[in-house]
Amino acid sequence: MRLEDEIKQPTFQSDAQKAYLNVVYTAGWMGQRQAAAFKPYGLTGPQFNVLRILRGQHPLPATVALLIDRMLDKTSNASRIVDKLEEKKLVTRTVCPANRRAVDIRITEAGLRLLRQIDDDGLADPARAGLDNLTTAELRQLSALLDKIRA
Amino acid sequence: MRLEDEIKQPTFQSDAQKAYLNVVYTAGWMGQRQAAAFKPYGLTGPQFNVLRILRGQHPLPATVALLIDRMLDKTSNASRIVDKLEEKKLVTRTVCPANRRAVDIRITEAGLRLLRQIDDDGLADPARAGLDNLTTAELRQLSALLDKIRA
DNA sequence: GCAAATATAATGTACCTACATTTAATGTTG
DNA sequence: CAACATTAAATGTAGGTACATTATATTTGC
Repeated sequence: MRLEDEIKQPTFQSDAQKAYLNVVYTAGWMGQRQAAAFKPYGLTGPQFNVLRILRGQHPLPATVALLIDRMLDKTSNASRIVDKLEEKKLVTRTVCPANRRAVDIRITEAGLRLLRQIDDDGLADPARAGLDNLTTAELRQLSALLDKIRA
Repeated sequence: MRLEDEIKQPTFQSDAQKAYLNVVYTAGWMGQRQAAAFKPYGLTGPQFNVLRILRGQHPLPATVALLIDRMLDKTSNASRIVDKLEEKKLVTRTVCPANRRAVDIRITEAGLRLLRQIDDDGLADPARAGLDNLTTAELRQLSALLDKIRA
């Protein structure tokens, strides 16, 4: 739907203002759809993302620092997200023997199974978040424009 | 910067996956810049947005329902955002005489002054969030692509 | 007119972000 | 080697999001 209608604002101060609101609004819109998809599995979006990073490392461990490095939200609190995953037995935490300041975080078998099921059910698919409405050319154009914003 | 470098992921499963992460990441990136701009004024992003809606209504009051209707984040808790603004004397809350279930929320003189100063200082300008890196044509293209995602 | 349904906002809870501070281990340097 | 600095993670606190529940006021239907 057009942004104008979604937030009931008939006009915008500028194209920049409209594009800004549109990026923020669309990110929220997609995030909500993804969150709803993960909810039946008892996972939040950030928890799913961390779990996926850990699977990418598996069978090697990751540290909190590595998670932060790869997370979308660099300022989020990786420690506490790992707390929740540990409570659910989806990851383990052990002091790193080589550097006792660091913590080795590993995905468990249960964690791998859960991710496999989410994959099988197609719930992590970005199509779920509306991206299937764009052609490949449009998707690339969108990414290029967004990269340019942060240039 | 390219998304690949920002989140240290050399490749993506698909263009859709990349575009999805890019929208979410860029929204966070812009939001953080806006938050930093408002911070010296003691406002958060959502507080600023609510205040701006109230200025748009001024001198008429708004209800909580109206705020939700116009907010980017429909599920956010408008009541509690108004709480914070009320503590800072930037808005007032009075029971609506015509419908005692509703609450009339109005921006105060102090609130109007604060917004005027933020405007004067150019801090609400989306250029601050990197949108000045795009041409007018690109801004419109971006908005059109985002609208299409939510079609 | 009164009971039930609905509307409107506030409150409770779990999780998240943002950012400052703390704790502990390791490095560095005089 | 001892004092200091740095690194890695955890913790504290304020504010926000998502969603369920509650408290009142109003509307509706019998």
